[in-house]
Amino acid sequence: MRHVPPSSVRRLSLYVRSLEELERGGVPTVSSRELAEQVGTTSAQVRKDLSYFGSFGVRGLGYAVPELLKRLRAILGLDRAWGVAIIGAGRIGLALARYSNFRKKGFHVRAVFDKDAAKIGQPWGDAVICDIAELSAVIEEKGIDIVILATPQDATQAVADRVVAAGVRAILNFAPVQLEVPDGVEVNNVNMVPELESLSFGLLNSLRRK
Amino acid sequence: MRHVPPSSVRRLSLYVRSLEELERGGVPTVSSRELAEQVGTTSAQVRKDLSYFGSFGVRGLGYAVPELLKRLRAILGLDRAWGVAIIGAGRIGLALARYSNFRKKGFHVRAVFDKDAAKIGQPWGDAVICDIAELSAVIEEKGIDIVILATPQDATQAVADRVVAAGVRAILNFAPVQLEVPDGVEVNNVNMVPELESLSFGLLNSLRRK
DNA sequence: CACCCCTTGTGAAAATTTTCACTTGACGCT
DNA sequence: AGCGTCAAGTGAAAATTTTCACAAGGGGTG
Repeated sequence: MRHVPPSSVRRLSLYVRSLEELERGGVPTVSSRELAEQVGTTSAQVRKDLSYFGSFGVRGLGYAVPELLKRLRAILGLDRAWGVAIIGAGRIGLALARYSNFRKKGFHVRAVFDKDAAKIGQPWGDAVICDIAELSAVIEEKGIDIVILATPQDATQAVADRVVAAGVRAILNFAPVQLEVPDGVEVNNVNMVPELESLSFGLLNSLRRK
Repeated sequence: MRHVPPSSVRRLSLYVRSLEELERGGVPTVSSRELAEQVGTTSAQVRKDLSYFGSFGVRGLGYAVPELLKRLRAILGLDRAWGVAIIGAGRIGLALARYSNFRKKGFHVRAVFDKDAAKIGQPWGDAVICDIAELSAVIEEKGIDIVILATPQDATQAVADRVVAAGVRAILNFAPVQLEVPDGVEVNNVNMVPELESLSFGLLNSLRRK
């Protein structure tokens, strides 16, 4: 497998989403064109993305939906369960803890951490809100592979350091900070503010053009 | 102003965030190298991003923090107030409605919509949860520029259609669907699942390499 | 004022990602 | 079986984005 552009990997997720819908609808096969339409890209892009991982289709016919879905799930690691911990039991953290799409894809939220004594011990879904002091013990014990950071801005780097020290190598960061992590640890950021600001930038410019 | 890469625009947001911090700390000037460090990019990238909009720096010295901040805010449209509505008063919608970083940047959440009768009429921050039936009237009345969609997956396209019909031309979409909108309407997606899945992809591959 | 140290701004080069266009092969129909 | 249609797979080309590297200046110092 040669080098795969990160944007391709993200699109694979979108293909999975579409294929799940098609499978529910009992659609047996799908063409790159149809799939492209669903996720808002081009058929060439779909074929190229898939080609990084092999050939899954049948010429003249398209892709068998259940088959392709199975393959993509395996590629993305969705055919296994991942242990997830959420740090920060504020509004965003708790909303994420309950976000059902995660569990459906095999991401099991096994722990929610906070440092607020009032919250600690409260049950939350399957888990209980844990004291962040017990971070590394719980990470070990529950088999946490991925940590979601939903902490206040200024606490985030320190928490990330502890998470990394506990051996976690994948972080999904919702806090508006650029994390500093050692090599071998992957951080993906979910930045709401830049997305919003790029919209206001666009609005401003379309006004200006008139 | 020639064509600006979308990724540059998003980085401008990050620069603003860093500059705000520097300004709070009373730092008078900053070099492209320092700014780059803070947001996790390179000095050349910073200078190139800024160069799309003019020259704001002083050779040999760097950028005056308050000055650059002012300029970037103007570019991104952060020196004015934008009317924002959130549709969907579920956990994510409500978490966003309270997310203070939006307001700080001039994004004023003036309305929250839901279709659940039990929620309608409840006060939420400055606003009240409105019936989604009144969508277009409220959008008009409150001067809504940007709509944030935090609706259930299968309702989202229909809601988006109504939002567009009401004249809104900027949408921030949290629902896991690819929206179909006419030209002239900008949609930015916040996709948590693909970000998470790209982490599991990465973990899987680093395991495989060992 | 001349010199030196810095750092910007920017064309050009490199790298990356997307699109094109064509070859290959499968299926179904006559 | 032969033929026409359709769509995957894929090198090559195009477009986009990032990086490089250097000329152009500002500011402080002696």
